[in-house]
Amino acid sequence: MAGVRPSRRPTQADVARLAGVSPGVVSAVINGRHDGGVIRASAETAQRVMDAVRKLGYVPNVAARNLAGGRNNIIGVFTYEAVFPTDQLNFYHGFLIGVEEAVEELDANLLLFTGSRGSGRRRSIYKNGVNSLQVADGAIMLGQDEDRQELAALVASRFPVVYIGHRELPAGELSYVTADYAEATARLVHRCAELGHQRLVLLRGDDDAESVLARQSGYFTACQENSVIESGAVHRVGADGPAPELLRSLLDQGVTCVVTDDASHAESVYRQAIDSGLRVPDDVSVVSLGDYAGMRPADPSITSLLTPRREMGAAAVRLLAELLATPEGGKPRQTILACGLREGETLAPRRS
Amino acid sequence: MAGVRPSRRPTQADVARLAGVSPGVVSAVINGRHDGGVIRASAETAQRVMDAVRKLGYVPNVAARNLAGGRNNIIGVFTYEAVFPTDQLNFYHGFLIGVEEAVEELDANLLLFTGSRGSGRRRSIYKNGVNSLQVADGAIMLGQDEDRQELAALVASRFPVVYIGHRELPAGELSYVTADYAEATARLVHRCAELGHQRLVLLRGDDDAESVLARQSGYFTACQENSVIESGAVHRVGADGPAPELLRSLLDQGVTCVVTDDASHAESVYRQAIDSGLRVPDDVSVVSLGDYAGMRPADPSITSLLTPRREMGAAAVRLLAELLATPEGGKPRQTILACGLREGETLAPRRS
DNA sequence: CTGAAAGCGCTTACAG
DNA sequence: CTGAAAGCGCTTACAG
Repeated sequence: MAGVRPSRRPTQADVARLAGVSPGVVSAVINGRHDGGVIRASAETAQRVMDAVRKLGYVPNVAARNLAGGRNNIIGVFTYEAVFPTDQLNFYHGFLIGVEEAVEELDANLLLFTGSRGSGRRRSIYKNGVNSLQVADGAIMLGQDEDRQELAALVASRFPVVYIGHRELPAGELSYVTADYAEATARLVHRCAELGHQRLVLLRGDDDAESVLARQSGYFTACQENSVIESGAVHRVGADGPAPELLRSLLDQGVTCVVTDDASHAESVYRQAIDSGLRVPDDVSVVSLGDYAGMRPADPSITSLLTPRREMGAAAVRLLAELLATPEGGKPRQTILACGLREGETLAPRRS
Repeated sequence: MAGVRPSRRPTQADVARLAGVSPGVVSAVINGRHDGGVIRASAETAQRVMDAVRKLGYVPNVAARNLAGGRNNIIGVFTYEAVFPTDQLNFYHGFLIGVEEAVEELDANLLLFTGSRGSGRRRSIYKNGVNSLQVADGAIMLGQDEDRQELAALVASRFPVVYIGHRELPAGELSYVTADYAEATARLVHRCAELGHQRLVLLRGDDDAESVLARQSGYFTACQENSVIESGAVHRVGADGPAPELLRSLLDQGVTCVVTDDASHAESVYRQAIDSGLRVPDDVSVVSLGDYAGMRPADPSITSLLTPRREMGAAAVRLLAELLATPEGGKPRQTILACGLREGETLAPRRS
């Protein structure tokens, strides 16, 4: 028989029919928009509608709702690698905790772009030249080894994106969330000075990432400002890490506190010290400006910056929500959070 | 000016216009349905369409596609709690590694239903009466404390779902993936017998979950089959865990090997043994049928079943993919994987 | 305060 | 092989 589809789900139209009102009224009542602002239905009408909803077991269709509303309620998260295989050692994990939290707060869903792998192992935003992120309303991006070309194209397309981490693009501005690494670095350097360290050296890698530059600038500023500090040098470290005899030569130059940009470099230096029969921090202090999530408890707890990962993740989502709430996406924005210090066991007063 | 909306997302209509074809053709080409079965467009036409797609940066609208009955290549994952805050101790983690892997294999995206929290702390499928899962093509569900009412409603709605873990519903059949706990339990019991243990006891909680029953049945079967075993009793343990003097009383009854259903109970028993001045496994063996991801390395490594979490996660996704490939979703299916044993340090030959 | 209608962007029969 | 049209189930102006 035509028109008979026994087991289909009830729709708003069915509810409307049963309640004896028009579909628009049902929509208003269901969404609680029948009393405020644009007043709609009387209390009794609303009651009748709700009764019909219950009687029919009506459940709104999310797809239809999204389509009509122009929103999918989906926040995308793009990472360059898989997110789950990852334990605490993982770079992404801390950020994602905050992201999930904040997305949950927004009552939205989280889309992980697992399907964005082109030919290679690595994921990429543009698949066949098409921005695959667009299935979401907007996206959070994270990853250390990003493709700036892709990022620039993304920004040009006006798709709402927030990067976790400071990223400057040659053309076009990107919204991002970062921590104030320069300030925290300066704070740590002043602390070193207070403990009597007069000769510091900063060991930094070859990478010129924004966060590296920020820390370096904080280091320079603090070294210049602080009258205790006689010398605040910078030493570049290659991809292989600190050379075997580096520490010894630094000590010969009177350095009493080694500052590294990278946590693993701090560990190397620490090991060099131990291997040379030196004690850390009694004989030499070692601090790190980079903190990585994966510092195993067994390691010496290195005094370092403490990146507020969870907060950054949550802030990124909130920033994205603001962008989405602004018609036309508005101008790119940035959020800068305070960066903490981790009280470790590798910084002590200079041996007199 | 009317009709001028500069930065809106391109639609299929835009693509059609640029390619000089009708919208239906665009749909067919995009979904790869233009050559098989109901033949649609010539190769050149298809090419023209794809060029237009690329040129415009067209990406299908999830909601519209969903509403019209299409597929979005989105696999949902529903968990009852947040997935990220979780380290390896987490129940979900191992499964999710496999899920992500398999979804990536399918070139699909992964949607985490973070937006499904009703009033309480706990997430629910039908939030405020809305089935939020719908935005995905189908969903994987995991969680130990599920709401069977919701599950039944979900199954009744014919939404494609695969549960990770065996779940029987009073009405309607559910697709799920599980491990063969009964078989692995029997294997472990036989091993105990080989080592000379004649009197075993199974400590089980008050929970009657399917997996608990499966293990218990494997235990009974093996105890009966194996002629070495004189007695294979079962002892129920309350929510507080094994009573303080339980172990001693069991030993008095001649038990030489304690089998627990729950890994934490195994730990309790282990501790009771140590506290009583007994050695494990020299004086008494302790094995567990439940394995939890979070066994810390410092703990005694308890001999136990080893749930193939990663494999189960991946198998669930593959099963879901099969369901999605079958018209009308087909009948519910189940996958049962082999369950492993973890070689721990708490099982040894019976002291003679 | 309420109803009828258009439109969101797709897919899928159905004619040509 | 291709095009025009209906329909998926909502929301939201717009008339009454």
